[in-house]
Amino acid sequence: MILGVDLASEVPLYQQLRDRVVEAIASGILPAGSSLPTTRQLASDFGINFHTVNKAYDLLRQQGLLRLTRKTGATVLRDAHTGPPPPDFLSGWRSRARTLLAEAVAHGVSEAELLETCESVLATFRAESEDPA
Amino acid sequence: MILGVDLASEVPLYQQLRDRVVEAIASGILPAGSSLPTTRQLASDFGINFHTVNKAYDLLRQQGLLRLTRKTGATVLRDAHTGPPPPDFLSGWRSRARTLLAEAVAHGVSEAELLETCESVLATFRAESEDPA
DNA sequence: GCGTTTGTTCTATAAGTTGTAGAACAAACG
DNA sequence: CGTTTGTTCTACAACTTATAGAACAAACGC
Repeated sequence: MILGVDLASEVPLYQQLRDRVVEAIASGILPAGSSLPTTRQLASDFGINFHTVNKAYDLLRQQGLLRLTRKTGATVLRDAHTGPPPPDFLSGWRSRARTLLAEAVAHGVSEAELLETCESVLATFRAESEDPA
Repeated sequence: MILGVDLASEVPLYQQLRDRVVEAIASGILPAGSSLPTTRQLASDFGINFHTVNKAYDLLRQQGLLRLTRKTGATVLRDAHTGPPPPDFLSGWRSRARTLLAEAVAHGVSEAELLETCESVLATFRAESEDPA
């Protein structure tokens, strides 16, 4: 695992963990079927409490991304190639994207530069999941 | 003002207020130079405490979007046409966008649909600022 | 079966955030 | 001068965050 958390950040630890896992799934580093460390294992790796890891895993389970199994740790349930998103996912995502995009527009970022930035981020995800099958 | 807040939301009130103002600036509803209600006025409109509004205005000032003046309320300092963003804005924005985009990719949203969604959101901003000058 | 590990579920505690509340003060305006 | 407003302070209840310990059932290796 190459996940990293910032203890000094204002972002809660469990949310940082959730974000890193989501990014790893999007990048193809954690494809569907792959497994993550157990809560106690990951907690000791980072030197944090295992309840904090448990909370992050629980969020990921609620989002349908993880299945938690005893003894084995956690298993990634879906990735970019598994299938279409759940029914109400896109509407909620769109409103969050609206807030984030508005912030950039209000600060004077041009639409072209915005879309370019998004595309370049998506390219970094694509670069990791190059499977020459 | 056509701003709206959801008292039942899990998102803090002051952050909702901030988000609505940012979106209004991006939409052209609040162009640079326009003014917002005083903290006490806006608070009584929503039936909330004026300290909460003060916190939202303070965040917007820290981001360089608002100037707070006594007696006059608040003035919008910049909008989409004011000029380029502050130096370190884009790098911070990009990492937040990365997390949001990863969530969509991990849930199976295609890149094409993602970019389409972003473009359609940007179009809603553009539609409001149609000034036939 | 037996022991160990793990997810899960409780309680508890300390620190920080959120929202409300009231008081006080200096600046701005008519 | 009097009023309004931003600003700053203290204070409080409710909630969140992170840690901590205890206990239990399910899963696995031996």
